[in-house]
Amino acid sequence: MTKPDPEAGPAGPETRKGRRGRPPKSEGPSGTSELILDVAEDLFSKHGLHGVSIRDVANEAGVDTALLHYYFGTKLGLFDAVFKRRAEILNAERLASLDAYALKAGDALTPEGVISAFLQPLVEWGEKGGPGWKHYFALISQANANPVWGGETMARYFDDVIRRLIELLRLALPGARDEDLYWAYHNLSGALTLTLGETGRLDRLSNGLCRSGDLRLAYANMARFAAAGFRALCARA
Amino acid sequence: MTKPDPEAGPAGPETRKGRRGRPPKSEGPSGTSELILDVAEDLFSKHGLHGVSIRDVANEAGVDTALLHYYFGTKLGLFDAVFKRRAEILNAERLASLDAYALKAGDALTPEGVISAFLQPLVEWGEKGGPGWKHYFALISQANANPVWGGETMARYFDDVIRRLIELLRLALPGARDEDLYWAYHNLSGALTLTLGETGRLDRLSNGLCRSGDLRLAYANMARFAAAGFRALCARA
DNA sequence: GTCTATAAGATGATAGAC
DNA sequence: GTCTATCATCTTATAGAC
Repeated sequence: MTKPDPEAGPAGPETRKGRRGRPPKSEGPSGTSELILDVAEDLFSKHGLHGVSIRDVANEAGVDTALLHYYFGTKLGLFDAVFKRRAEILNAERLASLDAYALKAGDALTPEGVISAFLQPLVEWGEKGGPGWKHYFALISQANANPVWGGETMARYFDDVIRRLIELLRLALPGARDEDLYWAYHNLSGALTLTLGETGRLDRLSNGLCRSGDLRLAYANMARFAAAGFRALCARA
Repeated sequence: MTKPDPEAGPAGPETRKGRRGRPPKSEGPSGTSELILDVAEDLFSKHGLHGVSIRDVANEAGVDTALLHYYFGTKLGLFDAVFKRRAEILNAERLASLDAYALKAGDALTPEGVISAFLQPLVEWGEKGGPGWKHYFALISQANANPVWGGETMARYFDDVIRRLIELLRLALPGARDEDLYWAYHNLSGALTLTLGETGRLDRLSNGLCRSGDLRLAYANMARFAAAGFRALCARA
């Protein structure tokens, strides 16, 4: 599994050795630290924090372990850096998407509309963001299921957006009790988490009838399902 | 390599160190291998397969690491044994619960009824099964989110019950397309997974308004939410 | 920034005594 | 069944050369 690859050793670092100054801000890993983050993101998303050693990351990235410590201090520092990197992008876009929808809908907010706006950036990054974003989503999925640090981590990075989501859903469902709104969100959150994982379980269960990789359909169905769920939970006395 | 069959029940009367006969209370582990399974279940559910060492389990159980190898062969063998132990109990009860409901309801199956019957054993074990069952549920929750072995593991242990669930939902929702039934189940499965985890995230997010530990309410809300979702997804042309 | 070398300890697993 | 002793390997992390 982690055999020393004689090709990646010399070849990998060599290609970026003579670089000077800031790397160009374009696609692909824009520097060694970004490359390390990409590799770590991939491996962490598959095997978890404890299932990946810094040697695994270093070997796969074609650098030495000492370099990871130079950039990120400890293994946990590397993990946190991976988690943080895309969270900021994602949160900004989801807030913007929700705000844009609220502005457009005016007084005619619907649960479907709010939820779709919330999910929209996930669809787009999942479809066009390349493998890095898919790995990141799988990582979030596992974080949300983790009983030790999951709750705290998810809260730290994503609560702002969630609170805005619930705020808009409250407007879309006049008279709803807060308690029901939260319980309904809990169900939506679970569905979202499972979708982000793309574990292929649905494909197998349905004998190929459904493909978890069909993100556009997955999110459209989720919005429809969850909107009905919110209405059912929130429309009672 | 003479490995005892873990299924064969308590091997003999003298199970613990200086002890003779059965442990006084029928509550606790009924033998050393069961004790090891309980400890492993607890630790694996919190830190994952790679986050727990054989030594961690041995120390916590008060036995030597060699004994774990004697009973379970490898670390992975121990993990599998943990996973399998309660799966069989759970599956039998969920199938029985679904069958009982189908018999009682006759031609008047409803999505709420089917889903509630499916969830019922989870409520009961979660409330009355002690910490072991809670740990087990947390373990399932993480398995379902795992992109590497999660899909395969969940399918191996739980597909029979899921297929029966979908079969009954198909009867409760005449005219539904299979594809929509599977997508709807996907959303229910996600909500269930998050609930099983009991990560405390909802408690924090709602400022204590909702308690994830209130299983009866959690599952009642889930059944209502999901039933509406199934109707919304399956009631289209 | 990147590597070499290495410390200091943890890990999964086995052989064999009792 | 249970423990003692041990091994070969892998782990995170640091110091220092270039």
